[in-house]
Amino acid sequence: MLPTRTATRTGGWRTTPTSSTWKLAAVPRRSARRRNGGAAKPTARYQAPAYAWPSPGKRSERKAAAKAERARRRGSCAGCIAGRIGGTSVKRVRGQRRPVGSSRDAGARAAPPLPRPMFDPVSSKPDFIVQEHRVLDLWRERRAFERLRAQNAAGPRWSFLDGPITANNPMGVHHAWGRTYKDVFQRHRAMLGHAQRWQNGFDCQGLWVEVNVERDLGFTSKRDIEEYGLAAFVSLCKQRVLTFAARQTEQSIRLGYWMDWNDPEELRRLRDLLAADPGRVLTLDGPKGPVTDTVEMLVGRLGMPELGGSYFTFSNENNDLIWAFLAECHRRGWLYKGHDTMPWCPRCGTGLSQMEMNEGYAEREDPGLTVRFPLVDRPGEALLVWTTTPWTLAANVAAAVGADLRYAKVRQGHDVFWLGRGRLRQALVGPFEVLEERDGADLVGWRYRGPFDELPAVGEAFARGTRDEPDRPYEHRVVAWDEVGEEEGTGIVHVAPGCGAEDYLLGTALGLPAIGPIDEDGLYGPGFGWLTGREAPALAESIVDDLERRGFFYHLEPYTHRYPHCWRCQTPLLFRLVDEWYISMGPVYDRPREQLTKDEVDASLRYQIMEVVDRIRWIPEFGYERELDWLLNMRDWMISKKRYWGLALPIWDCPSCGTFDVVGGREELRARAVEGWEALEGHTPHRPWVDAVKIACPGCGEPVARIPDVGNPWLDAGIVPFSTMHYREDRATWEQWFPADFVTESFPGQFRNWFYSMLAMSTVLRREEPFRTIFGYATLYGEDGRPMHKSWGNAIAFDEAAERMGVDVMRWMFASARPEDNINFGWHAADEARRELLVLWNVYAFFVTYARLAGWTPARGIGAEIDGAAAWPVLDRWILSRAADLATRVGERLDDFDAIAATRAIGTFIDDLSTWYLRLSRERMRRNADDGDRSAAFATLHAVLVAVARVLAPILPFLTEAMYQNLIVAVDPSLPDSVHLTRWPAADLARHRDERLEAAVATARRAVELVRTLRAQAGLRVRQPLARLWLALPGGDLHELDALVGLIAGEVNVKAIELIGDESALVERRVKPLLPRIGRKLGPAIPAVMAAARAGRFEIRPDGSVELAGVTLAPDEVEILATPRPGTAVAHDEGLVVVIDTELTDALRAEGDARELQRAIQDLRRDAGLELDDRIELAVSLDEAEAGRLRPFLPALALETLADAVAAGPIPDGWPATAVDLGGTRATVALRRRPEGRG
RNA sequence: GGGCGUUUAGCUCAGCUGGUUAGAGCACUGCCCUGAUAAGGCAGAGGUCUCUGGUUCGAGUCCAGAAACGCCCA
Repeated sequence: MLPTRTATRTGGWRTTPTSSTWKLAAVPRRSARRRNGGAAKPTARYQAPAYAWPSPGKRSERKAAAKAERARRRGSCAGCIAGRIGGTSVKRVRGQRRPVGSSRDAGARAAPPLPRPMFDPVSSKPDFIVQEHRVLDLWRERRAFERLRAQNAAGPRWSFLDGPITANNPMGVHHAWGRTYKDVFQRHRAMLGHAQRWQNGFDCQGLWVEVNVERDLGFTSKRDIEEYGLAAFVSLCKQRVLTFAARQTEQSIRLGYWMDWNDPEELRRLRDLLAADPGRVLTLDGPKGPVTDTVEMLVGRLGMPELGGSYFTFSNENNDLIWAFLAECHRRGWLYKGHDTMPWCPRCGTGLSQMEMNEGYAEREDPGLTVRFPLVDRPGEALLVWTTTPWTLAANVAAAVGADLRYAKVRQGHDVFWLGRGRLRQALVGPFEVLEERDGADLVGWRYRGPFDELPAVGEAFARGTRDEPDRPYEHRVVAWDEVGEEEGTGIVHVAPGCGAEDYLLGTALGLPAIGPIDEDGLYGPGFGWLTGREAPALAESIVDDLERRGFFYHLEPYTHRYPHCWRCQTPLLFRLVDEWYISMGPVYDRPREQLTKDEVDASLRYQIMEVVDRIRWIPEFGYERELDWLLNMRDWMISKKRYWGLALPIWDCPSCGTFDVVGGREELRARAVEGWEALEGHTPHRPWVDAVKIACPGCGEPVARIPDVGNPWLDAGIVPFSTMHYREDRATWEQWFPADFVTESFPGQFRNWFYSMLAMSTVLRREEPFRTIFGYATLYGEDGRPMHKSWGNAIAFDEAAERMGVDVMRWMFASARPEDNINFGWHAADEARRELLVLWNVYAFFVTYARLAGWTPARGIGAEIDGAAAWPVLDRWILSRAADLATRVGERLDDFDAIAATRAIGTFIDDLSTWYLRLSRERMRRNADDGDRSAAFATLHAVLVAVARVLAPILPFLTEAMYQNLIVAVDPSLPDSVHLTRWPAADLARHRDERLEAAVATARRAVELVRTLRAQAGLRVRQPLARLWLALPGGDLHELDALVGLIAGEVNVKAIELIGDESALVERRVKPLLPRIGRKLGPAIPAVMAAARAGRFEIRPDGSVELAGVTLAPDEVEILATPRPGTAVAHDEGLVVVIDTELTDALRAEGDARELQRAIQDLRRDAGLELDDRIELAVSLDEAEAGRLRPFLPALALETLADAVAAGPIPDGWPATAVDLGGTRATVALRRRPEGRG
């Protein structure tokens, strides 16, 4: 196996500090924590990292200065770096850590060295990007992926099959979307213990690569390639593939995509060796031992079991299996040679794909030529026909009319013409007289004389007759075509099936002969008289002259239109009739599928594929319909391409007797070769080597050469369910992994490409589904909703996105996008996603900050720490229950390939955690808290954060790894040292689930919201305590009532809560009929019932049933709710009613004012740059009366603000001070940090 | 022209098998909370749920038709 290694960083947007200081919590790591700043500082563009983990964030100068000041005082790690900012290199080992929450005095009492390891500090302003690079380093150092793979090797198999990415350019952000899904679902499966193949794929062969190599060489035509030499050209194609495979590998690794990657350096080395000496013999280390072969053949064996790593569709095995597939098609009689017209560039000498043609439309002026076609059976009369391509007239076969259009016979002088009635004024020159009108249908079948009937090529083509009448020579005639319109020309269309795509379809439909006048270079072929050997498009003028001389000319005027041009050389394209090779899809029957007989299905590949499609789960579901629709409508599969780099089609076509044969593999070819085998020996099965091999024609025995065509690249991708699972060389392995459980790609395009080719090939070879579930997603656009274009300024390169927004942020955006909708991708969307993740990070940062201050670490490992949670406060049990629910739900959603629902559940959970659990639990984790209670809070939050990290790990592998390293690895070396080596946490957490509690907390939260609303309306801020709150509960009760009422009281700052029943004077009873229950039963009576309920016209019976509007509803068909009595200042929602006592006593006011002071002091502390546990001296200046009122609260105030001394009176000079408005009077507070060593 | 999808607040999108008062995030305005602090909360404003018709006691939701946009096919 090629040694797997992560990429070095790429991209030049910012220089990431290589940070030799930075070390993750390496397992024996006691001292790593105490960095003393001996290491090199990052570049000056970076703000000093405040902490080792996570990364540095930007902060204001004021804060940096404050931090530097503190650091100087304490010689902390942060100080070392900050000290350097100040120009001084401070190297001081940080002093003994003080137990937090204790003052220095307390610390002096007992400051034993703490035996346990401690969490690393965490910045609340992380630099996710630097952090991601560090995690990449960590994974590489610890061989995390290899260990995961080994850990699961014996697990149940889960087979993911990667759709090959074209290795022709750097990866784009749109690829990152799909790769995020691939990685998320694979990682989730890994956490369930599944063994997987972990094989990425590269699509290597085809025109995409050729075109770029041509461009690099400055080539403009196929002739250039042939002069350059096919062998050298093909080698360059392989080299380009290796270049970009290496590049995309690096980018994928950067994305966090875990696969069995090749070492990118190794791929580049192979590329260079291939360029230098493909025949050199080399030995590579494979997973099962060394592999020795020539460089060329080693490249051809990439991805095979002996070498491992990504699969490459140019591999020998891939090509060989396609040969076997094509031979099987031939054995069943489905492979045939047909014709097609294709867009052709005469200058480049090459055909273009539809896509390429679409790229090259441009305005162009052509001759708009009107010609007359004399009617054979109506002497003196002629059709008028219009064309912009005079050179195609030599290939004219028919004239088409619209059957439903009206046509007119007109006289001009001695001439009589037929043309569309709607085109008379535009098409005719000079005065005319209408003689007669007819429907187009009447003209059909009329014979006419063509303009070049005397040419031998035309005669020969016509002599062979039509499909329906092969024995009678064909004559030009009028046909009906519903494509004919009256927008331009004469309403009669010149039809040349050998010169146009639509014409060809019409000609095929009608069985008309086709004349292909031009060769590869755009020159007329033999049999075209004076035209032969001349360049077709340049002949317009001569042809017009010729037609004029022979009486076919009517009128000429320039015509400007949009016409396809070659995107390489801007030459106008021609349409050329060419031989192509096809796989027959079989007949389309004119009946529904369920009515078909077995024989009919057996005779039609398309219906067999449909049966396979039936057995596949399509996500989204409409994919199923689309694929069936495509299969029903698709024409035969054209598999040939007139190019150089790609699958060599294994077709040997005998020019002497017309027999062709298909060779099913390299070994068969070796056996059948009659000459030229030595040219292929030692080479991959590509041109030009394979072209030399001849076999004996099975028809006449003559030596026959291979057709020069290469294969459609979708053959290459379609065979991978077989080639990459070792269908031929190791059938037992194949049976273990086939069919794939899961494939995913972008939907647009793939129904007719990869999905289709896999389905077709698997149906032919096995008549089995190649994959069980297929997950499709839409298209990625720029932020403005338009396709990304560099010139539009909305394009974002992958590397730029990775290094500026971070890949976790990107992955979060992709995972939370609706797969069936297009994504508008951009910086603003990234900011939003980042903010969402920042909330989680802030919770984590809060936890670490306070756990460090408290000296708390999980003493008993991860699960055991919360064993006793059943006895803990209600909030702890609630968030643990929510976490248990989260793990289960996210697991279910990921299992169902529903990443978006998983992200929604996670988003809701983060919100619950941050705005409810943490908000209400903060006090418990601060100083002065009861030890047991505080430990419960820390243990809970720790367990929940670890659970979230594990649940989020498949989606955000970096951020969760950072959290896990600190939360677990830093403090417990006995546990897995990567979050990605842990198992899915649902089972661990299940016992903490308590649904009743969750419902009760939801009610309590709603109550708090209602109180906040009331306070806002009454102008009473939350800092002002209130005496009382009246509360009516739905159903009159609440699970865990006492605890939750206590929480509500604390959260909304009221002294007492009184529960009221629905008999209270503050509320009245309402009835809410439960519509889903009574709807069906009552039907038309409902409006009256609802009106009565709304108006309060009802009677509640003793048994709980309710009568209203003449109807009796059972107790379980209604809810009885309390609602406010009109006129009361209350808030309510679904039976929950809150009323606040707005009356303030002096004592309440004083307490509120004291809290106002406290607030001001805390702000001062922060502005002064004090640490959380710095003690202060405090001065308060306020008038006598106020002082008296507030005095009782001052001790508590001092406690909260860590003030050792409170001085009333004037403010000392030089202390930071602030004024506080206390409802009329003003107070001033000032403080200074208490000098060390005193007190 | 045919098939499929989408259409809900200024923007991006939720809205389960129909249930009467349509939600979230962002942006905007005001307020609040706060040693999570470039974070957080509450409130306000903002909607003919693209349109038309139908089924139903009741339709954003089901049915039919239309329009616009997107993808695919022709």
